[in-house]
Amino acid sequence: MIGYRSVILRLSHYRRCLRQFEELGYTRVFSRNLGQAAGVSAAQVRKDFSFFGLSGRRKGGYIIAELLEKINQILKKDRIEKVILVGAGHLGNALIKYKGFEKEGMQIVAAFDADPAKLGKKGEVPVYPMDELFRFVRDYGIRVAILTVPAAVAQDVGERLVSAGIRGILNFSPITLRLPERVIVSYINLAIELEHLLYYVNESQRENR
Amino acid sequence: MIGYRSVILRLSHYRRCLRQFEELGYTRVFSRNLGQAAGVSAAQVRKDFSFFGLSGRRKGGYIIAELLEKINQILKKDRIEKVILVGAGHLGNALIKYKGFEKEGMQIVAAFDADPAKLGKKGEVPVYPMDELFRFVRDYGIRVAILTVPAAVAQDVGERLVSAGIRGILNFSPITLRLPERVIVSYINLAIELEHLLYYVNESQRENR
DNA sequence: CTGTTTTTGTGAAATAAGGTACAATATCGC
DNA sequence: GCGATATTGTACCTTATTTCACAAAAACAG
Ligand SMILES: NC(=O)c1ccc[n+]([C@@H]2O[C@H](COP(=O)([O-])OP(=O)(O)OC[C@H]3O[C@@H](n4cnc5c(N)ncnc54)[C@H](O)[C@@H]3O)[C@@H](O)[C@H]2O)c1
Ligand SMILES: NC(=O)c1ccc[n+]([C@@H]2O[C@H](COP(=O)([O-])OP(=O)(O)OC[C@H]3O[C@@H](n4cnc5c(N)ncnc54)[C@H](O)[C@@H]3O)[C@@H](O)[C@H]2O)c1
Repeated sequence: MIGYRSVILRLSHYRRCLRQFEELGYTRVFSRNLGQAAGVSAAQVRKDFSFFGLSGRRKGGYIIAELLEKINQILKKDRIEKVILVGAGHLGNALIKYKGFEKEGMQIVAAFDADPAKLGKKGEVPVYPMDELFRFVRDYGIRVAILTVPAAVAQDVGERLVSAGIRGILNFSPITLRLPERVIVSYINLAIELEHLLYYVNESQRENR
Repeated sequence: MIGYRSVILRLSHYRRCLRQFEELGYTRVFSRNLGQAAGVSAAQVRKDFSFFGLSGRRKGGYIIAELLEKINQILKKDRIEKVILVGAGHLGNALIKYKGFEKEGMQIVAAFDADPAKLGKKGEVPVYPMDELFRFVRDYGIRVAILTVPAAVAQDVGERLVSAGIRGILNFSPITLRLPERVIVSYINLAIELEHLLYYVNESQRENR
């Protein structure tokens, strides 16, 4: 059997590109074009689709609407997923204000912060004190939280999230969380992403000398 | 030969953890502890280090200062790297305000935006009109830019960055940039990261039923 | 209707990444 | 100084992921 994790990630990228194509009025797409748009090879696209039983027509390419329907099924994007955000600071605010999540079937429905000065409405999203976290998560059946608090308190807040019932955390603070295995944590470390890019820029410049 | 890309990325993580340990007063570290802090296995740590000729002492672990020196050498972190940011909107602003980059040897020295209302100082970082981009990049020898403009103009702005001399771009807008091969582009797509996390949360819940 | 072109679907090969196990060796307690 | 113990360094194995290459099918042109 084929590896799995990486394909799933690419499906999200394909989905985004396919919707773009659809908006532009296209109804069919070739593996080569989709690959280019998503930043992968054509063979990769075909193999990924074949893995999930998505088929096109030789010489005719794939039908976008079909692909999208099947991908949405695989990724279980049948409804808007409600998530919360904890830490309504600089980064948290940017995320709260971002309109792009809803287009992708996700919505930040509330934020939480320990600082009373941060409470109130941020655009459309209410910011509640931390006390409310537990009840909110339970009442609305929230499963996923975005964590944008300072590193020093991230472990602590992470634990509170878990005890409130959160099952998945998108963590922006630059530390590794120690949480029960059942909780799924994704990390986005922007400093390291930048550092990594810098490394390859240095590298490529050394090559060309 | 061992894979390469992934090791380099992990070095950055090790570096961050080692500095944390150092701050806490430790001078030595075991592969197991470092692995735990960085979120990888102990064997992985040892293998990575051995690949770069970093050695410890059997039973005595690794000396943190030594590791850091060598890692800094490998990652060429011998000076503060100056980068610029284009698109001083919600997300751009959060990044501009972030103090954490400097601690990691990187600095956003200026931002650029097409909207006159955004110009001026954002904290310590000046925001210039787009006209100034070319000159600034040339005069200060800037090599890397963070791109936080709306998706609709990202390709366009990306091209301008390249023609100004930029060699690496950290792109937050949800599109694949078509740029000359010599330019290195890293992508951070927050919506897809969140979607991906949601997928695995769904998955794990289905398993436990 | 036939030959040509294009594009899919996939087996096989290549590459990358990660895990296991254990010998080698340093340290420690006594 | 010596046996017990802990930890590294690495050879080997397993799995995951990607690329290559090409036959098969569909579409098209004439
Ligand atoms: N801003 C960025 O661009 C950026 C870049 C990389 C990483 N990060 C990371 O993201 C996180 C947030 O960064 P930021 O710049 O938004 O910081 P920030 O200080 O602006 O925001 C942090 C927010 O968390 C709140 N908070 C503090 N303690 C809390 C607690 N115990 N419970 C709930 N809320 C609490 C604060 O009130 C504040 O509103 C940090 O971990 C930072 O390292 C941020
Ligand atoms: N805000 C988020 O949390 C978030 C999340 C995911 C992705 N993104 C992506 O990041 C990018 C920025 O998002 P944002 O929320 O900060 O948007 P924003 O609208 O707040 O900021 C965009 C900024 O770019 C500037 N700009 C527009 N056209 C420009 C041009 N041609 N040249 C230079 N500057 C120009 C605008 O004046 C504005 O200041 C978008 O591509 C968005 O899809 C943002």
